[in-house]
Amino acid sequence: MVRPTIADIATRAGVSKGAVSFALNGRPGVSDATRERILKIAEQMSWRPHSAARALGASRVDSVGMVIARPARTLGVEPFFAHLLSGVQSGLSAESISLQLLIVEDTAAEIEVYRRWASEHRVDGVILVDLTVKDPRVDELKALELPAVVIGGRGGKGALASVWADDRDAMLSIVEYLAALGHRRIAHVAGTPIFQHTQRRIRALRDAAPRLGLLDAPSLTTDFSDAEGAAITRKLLSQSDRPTAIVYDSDVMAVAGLGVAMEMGVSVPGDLSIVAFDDSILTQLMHPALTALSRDTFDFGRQAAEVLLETIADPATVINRRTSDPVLTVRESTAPPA
Amino acid sequence: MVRPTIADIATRAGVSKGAVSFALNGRPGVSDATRERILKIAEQMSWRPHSAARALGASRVDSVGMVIARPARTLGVEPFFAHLLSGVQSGLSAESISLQLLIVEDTAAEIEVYRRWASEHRVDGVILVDLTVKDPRVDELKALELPAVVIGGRGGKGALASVWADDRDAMLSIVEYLAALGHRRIAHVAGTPIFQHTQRRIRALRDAAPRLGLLDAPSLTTDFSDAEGAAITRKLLSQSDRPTAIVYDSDVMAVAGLGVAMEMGVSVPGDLSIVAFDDSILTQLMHPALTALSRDTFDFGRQAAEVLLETIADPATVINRRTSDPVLTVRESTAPPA
DNA sequence: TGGAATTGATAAACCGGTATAGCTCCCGAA
DNA sequence: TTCGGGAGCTATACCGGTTTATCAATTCCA
Repeated sequence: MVRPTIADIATRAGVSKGAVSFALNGRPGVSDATRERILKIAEQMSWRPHSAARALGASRVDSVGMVIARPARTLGVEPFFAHLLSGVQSGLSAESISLQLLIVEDTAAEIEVYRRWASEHRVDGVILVDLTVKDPRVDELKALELPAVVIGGRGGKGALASVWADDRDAMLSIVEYLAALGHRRIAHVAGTPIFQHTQRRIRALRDAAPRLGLLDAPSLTTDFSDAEGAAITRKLLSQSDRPTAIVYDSDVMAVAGLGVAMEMGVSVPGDLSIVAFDDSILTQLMHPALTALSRDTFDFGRQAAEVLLETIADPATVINRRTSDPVLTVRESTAPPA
Repeated sequence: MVRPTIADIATRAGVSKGAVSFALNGRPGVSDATRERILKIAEQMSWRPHSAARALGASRVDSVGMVIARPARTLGVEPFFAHLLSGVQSGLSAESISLQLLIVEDTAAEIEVYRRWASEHRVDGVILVDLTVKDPRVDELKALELPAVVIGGRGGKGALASVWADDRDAMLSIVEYLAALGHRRIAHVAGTPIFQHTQRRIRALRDAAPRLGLLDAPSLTTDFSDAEGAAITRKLLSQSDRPTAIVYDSDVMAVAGLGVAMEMGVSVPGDLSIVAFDDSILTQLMHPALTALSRDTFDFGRQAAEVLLETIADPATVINRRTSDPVLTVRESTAPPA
């Protein structure tokens, strides 16, 4: 049995194609009785719209895209993307819009993908992650007139729509907690400085340091890898006036740091408190389990999808939506300093 | 500047739409000179095919789909999917075919997605993962006449195309290594028995046990979660004749098991050897680092993409391709028994 | 040298929907 | 009685490609 088209339905119902189209899309132009009849026949023949045909007439393809520009090996360890994806999809599924996912090596390749998608009409809009300082993707997407929403980090004035969490507040909640425990030497093992969120976290710590009476609060940047996380930790713990607490920008680095501490005979949380700026099953698998900042990543994705759909519907208004604040989940890796 | 269509190119070149189509698709019907001229103009106008229009005429959409039916929280910890995805994409990108990814809760939802995709012509084919015993998806896909390739596990006779690694050999390489070290009490913390690969691993161990002179080689099934992995480990290590080596079906469970061992004062690898049936950064972050079975997941995905494209091109011939064998990466968690 | 085969191109149909102009019928108001 | 207008529907153009039937001009071969 071949797939039925609206022409088949029209024949069966004894009406024109146009009438069927009106009925199926709930637009005026047919009587309620006829509409009812057509819908019933469509149901019986299990008709489904042909996505390409629909995309050709109207100019929407009911599909959005997401490109992640990271080498594959650093992906995946983080549940972040899996949760984000699920969230995005739950936001899209309501409208039965599909998602195209692409993992590429770098930003240049990512921009290439946007160009292709735009010119081939493959997506109605895209979701951006990992916004960097002076991100070239923003201008490119504006030039392509491709609706987009940025996850994490306001785009700035006249920029793209966005969904963001307050990194500044998040960092404050961590260091204020550590300061309240009595820590005065806090180090921050940060990610790459090209990411806007890294910058915001670094600035937040620097600004808060004097107020909290911190003696020392260095932020050391890395490439987010476990290797660099471990190396920096080794350096920090070798200093004569070593920190009593370290904040890591990712859970993987925090775990690597914990390993270094154990290897150097530094007890956690006795001699050193550890906080991860991102939560996952990883932090819970450790002994001691790591205190971590938990974000509702699923909801993050869901809201991004919603904002994107609104942006596609009305490209003129730029939405900047702030999501729920992350909360600090205290586990076993933090305690007052010795 | 609006996007150019082949009609625009035709006008500029002073030929018909048909001629342009022939030229752009490298089919006979135009002279080399004309073809050259048309291609140059298309290049100048930076023409790209409108994917929907192409999909409507021909019956291919240059897009394949992949549905992962797992609750989001158990996803993502494993680099497995990230690597697999990258591999699939590298296999697809050569033909510039795009990938639709969907994460759903269960198999029922997954089948729903296949039905929708098939009826809406959204994909040319799909890639299946996590094949279960008597998997309902196989029959469904055959009924929908949707080309598909199964990753991991031959589909059996008259079934779908597949790309698979030899789980049996892999399990053997692990237990033979452990037996050679002198272990005679080996336990296997397996995944869910509904997965075919779980079954194959269990059987491989059971069959090999007598030959290797193993005193005891129980396989205990779990739901792949860290919680159950930990619980089973606790039980195993509490026995009077506890195993001297444990093989875990996933890296997450192996890490959880390592945590339990440390918590119970069982030294690894002194009193207990641990092997993970899957490698990732997780196993390397641990102290001791875990001995694990490494598979070339990227290549796995790449080959799956290739096989799928061949299946789409010629649905009649069913390909069953065996990939490279996994290798055992020995690290610090295995040693001769005390 | 004449008819057949080949080459290079065109015009038009087609894919499955959406959008729109227009037609018919009926009701109500001037 | 006529005209206006809306409801309900049809016919048709259109979206941007692919494909097929057709045709003229040229080449080939007996």
